[in-house]
Amino acid sequence: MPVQLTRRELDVMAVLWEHGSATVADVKAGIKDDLAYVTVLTVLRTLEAKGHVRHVHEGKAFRYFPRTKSESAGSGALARVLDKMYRGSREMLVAGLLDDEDVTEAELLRLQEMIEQRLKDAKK
Amino acid sequence: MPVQLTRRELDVMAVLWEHGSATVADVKAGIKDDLAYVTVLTVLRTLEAKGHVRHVHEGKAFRYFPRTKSESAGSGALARVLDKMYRGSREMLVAGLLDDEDVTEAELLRLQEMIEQRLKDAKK
DNA sequence: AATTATCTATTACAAAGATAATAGGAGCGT
DNA sequence: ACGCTCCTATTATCTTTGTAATAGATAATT
Repeated sequence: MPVQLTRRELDVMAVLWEHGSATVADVKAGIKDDLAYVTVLTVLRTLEAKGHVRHVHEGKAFRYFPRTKSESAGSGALARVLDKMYRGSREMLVAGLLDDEDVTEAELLRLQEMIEQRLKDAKK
Repeated sequence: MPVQLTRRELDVMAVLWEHGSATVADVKAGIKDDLAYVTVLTVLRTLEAKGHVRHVHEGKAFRYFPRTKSESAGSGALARVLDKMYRGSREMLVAGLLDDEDVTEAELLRLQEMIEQRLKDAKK
């Protein structure tokens, strides 16, 4: 069961992931588009129904916590992009990523380091 | 205007990207789920309305061609995943990619090579 | 020319997604 | 206790997505 979020749900989850937890008002503030308070609440409720978030009482309000990890949603989304748009070629995908102009040298070096490490791990 | 495809539209585009062009029947055959012929046609028509494909006559049938490149759709989707799920951290995203068990050593080496090249290009 | 098979065009409809108005409940200040 | 304000709950509407039935067109075949 691959995690499958709609755009709006993703916007909301992104705020929760970023803050660790948030009230409805927090989420509303954290989303670019100016939605009605109840709209945000509705999205949170559907997310809760799907098991992606949970909430606790905090005064008269609710505080929401993510239950689904961003990596879970991420890997699912990545797999889809990889499969459909890059025909399974991770290299093409990475190439696309690095096409971005604002990739710094420092970042490239860290990526290099990461792959290096991965190679070592695989070795033994 | 970032390219924004629905799941089904993406399925269809994937077939077109893979084959370069395709008839409705081709697309239908190329999609895993067994959809009705007209269903596929409908999706193609909406894609055409959105400007993502065009068609030419071929006998009594139509042959469809992609107008949107897979990289365009890919970069858009990647940007979204990167932003929402990895909070803009390309490294985290790549890490997620490399988490996959079936990444071969050869692939890692090629990735290394690619980054190496990118570093050189940036240098001058 | 008539028949058949295969296409496209039109239209429909249900499900999901997105947004919000309205109503009701709880804490807080006075 | 009373009213004000901020929350959640319910319900609704509109749009998009997904899928397809049906109708009409065209080429192939007999």
